[in-house]
Amino acid sequence: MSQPATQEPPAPRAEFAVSVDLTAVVVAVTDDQPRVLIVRPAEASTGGLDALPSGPLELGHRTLESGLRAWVEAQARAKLGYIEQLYTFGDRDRTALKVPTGRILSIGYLALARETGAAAANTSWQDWYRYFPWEDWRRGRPPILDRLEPRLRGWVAAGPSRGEQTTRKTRISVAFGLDGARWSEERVLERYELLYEIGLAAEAHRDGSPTGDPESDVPTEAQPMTADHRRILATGIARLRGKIKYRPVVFELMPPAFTLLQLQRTVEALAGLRLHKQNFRRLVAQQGLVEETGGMVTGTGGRPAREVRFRQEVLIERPAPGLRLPIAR
Amino acid sequence: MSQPATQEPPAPRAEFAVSVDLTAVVVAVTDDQPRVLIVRPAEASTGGLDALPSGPLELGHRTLESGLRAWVEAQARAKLGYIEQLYTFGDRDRTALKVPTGRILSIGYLALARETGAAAANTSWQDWYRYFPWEDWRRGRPPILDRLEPRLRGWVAAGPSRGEQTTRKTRISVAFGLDGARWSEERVLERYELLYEIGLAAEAHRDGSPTGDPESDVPTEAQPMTADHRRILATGIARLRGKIKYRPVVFELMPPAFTLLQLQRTVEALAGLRLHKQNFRRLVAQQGLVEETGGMVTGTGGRPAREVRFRQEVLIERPAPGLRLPIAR
DNA sequence: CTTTCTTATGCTCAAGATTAGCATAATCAC
DNA sequence: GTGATTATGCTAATCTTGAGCATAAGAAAG
Repeated sequence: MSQPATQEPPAPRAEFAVSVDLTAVVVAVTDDQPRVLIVRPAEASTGGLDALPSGPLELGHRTLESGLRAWVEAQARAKLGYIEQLYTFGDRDRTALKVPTGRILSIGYLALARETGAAAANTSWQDWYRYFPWEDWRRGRPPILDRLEPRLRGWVAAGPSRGEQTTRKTRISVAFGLDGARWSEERVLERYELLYEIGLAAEAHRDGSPTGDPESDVPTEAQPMTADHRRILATGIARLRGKIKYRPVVFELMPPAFTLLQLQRTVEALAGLRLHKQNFRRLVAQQGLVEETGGMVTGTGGRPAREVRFRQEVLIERPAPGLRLPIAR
Repeated sequence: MSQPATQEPPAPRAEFAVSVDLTAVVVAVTDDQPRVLIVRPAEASTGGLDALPSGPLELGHRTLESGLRAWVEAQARAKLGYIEQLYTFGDRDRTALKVPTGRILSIGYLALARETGAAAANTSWQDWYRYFPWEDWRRGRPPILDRLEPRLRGWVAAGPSRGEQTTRKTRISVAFGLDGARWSEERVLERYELLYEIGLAAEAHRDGSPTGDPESDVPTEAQPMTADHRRILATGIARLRGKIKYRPVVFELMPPAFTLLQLQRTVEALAGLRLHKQNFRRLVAQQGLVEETGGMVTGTGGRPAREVRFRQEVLIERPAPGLRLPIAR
């Protein structure tokens, strides 16, 4: 196993520089579009690439979460609601910035917010499908997949052995819903990691990936991000898509009162799928997730809708109150 | 974004020592008992308390996971199978070891293994319910809950305001399945955190918790652990209990061939619940999780059982192959 | 070798939850 | 008003689940 040359176990540890970045995927849904808070400094530090709000962990931060909150609220001038830790990334070679004598860890967080009018200077809200265009199936199978699929198949065929080819085939089928497998909206990270591995994510070339062909990228279609931020974003989307099914987190993204269609559109925006309207409503109703405010909302382009609000009591009543996805096929 | 120490702003960060510990919850199930790999050095470093295997992140570790693997395999002389990251803990005040000029992060991992005959010196496998006796409902409601419940109620009553009392009451009901709420086997961490907060976990006093009464602990019944290890273990148990429902991870804990009852007992050990036998078998069968090896196992104390093995193909066929828990009531 | 215990398996019934639609009610844009 | 659009109510057919009954096949005790 690896030991620093100087060490005698179990004792004095070899110190080297570790810096810890707290990085946030801040999500809001506006106009039926899922959006992430993006910091785009013109600085060289990100190579002009889009970045997630982040900042170093400091001594003054009592908890990791409070540190994150401080950074994001300073950068975005927005108050965060729900926050959860996603994952800690620390691969030595997965960022352009190689530090031979130290190490960078990024602790990723997911935060849910409601988009307020004015984002702070040099921050903006961006549609998250800008970074993952293959993830939006709301208007059917995304066309970009037609361009990706042959590349994936090429990678399968390029496998060094029969066995490896089979493994690769299974991987792309499961991840991208090919060869009869069903598209699974939660496999966001798996898909991104696969594209990175194959060399179809711009970041892989920047990091000096051995595989893939730099020119044959899909950069103009899918926006890359700085450092490992796109990976963190993928993790956040995946987590959120999973979580809405068994925790009432969507309501953190809704205004205090809303209609069932608005709720459905928000869920659809997050999941990247169309849902069956009547079944969605029945689900919401029978789970007791909402209660009527008594108001009606007109101007929806049709019959006026009942206005509802989140019903706090479900939290006590149900072990896993969430929105199963009655997918419209 | 992260910057190496030598680089100039945009934000010259206050440098301070961060050391990163990789800590593993290594789980095996033997004799229908869920067990964790424990390191118990007689050293002062842990105050003689039980500890999870862990070690500092080092420069030589290419990825966090490979670093963890190296440490655990060195300490336990055991090969790890499945590994997943759990959570990164970094609260400044949640450990006895206060470092005024620095900070300790623990990155917790869950690993699944099969217990091999000989554990390495000063490591051992311990029943995880030793640390969480209230989590084992296989023989009915654990008696320790009768002693805990009045303490929980006392904490509710001690709330400073009506509102706070209501909040507290909801919290204990949901977490511990009181007042009509159902016991949820996944809320392991929530329960531990609550006990810590109330001052019913020995670690809270060690860390200098403001609440609670040191003598009135339950230390002889529930074993504490060093640093934040019990918190990490709780996180691991919770994650595993959730994961078996939608990923075929239990099979990592089973021998290559086994009977359905063995499988059921393993799941029960993990979940801390008794399951309905016939329904459990129907579930396993209809999901296509196992296939017959052709062999029969006699000597089970009854009719011989068919021997089965895990069926790899489910991974491709089903989006979420796992063992829903048909609880026996 | 018979009885009794224990585990393995097959099956069934009823209650609930889901899938996929049909049909009708209100507004909105012209 | 007409047609388009959205809101809601309802239903039939399937599936899934929770709870058990009943039978089969070894093991242990006598």
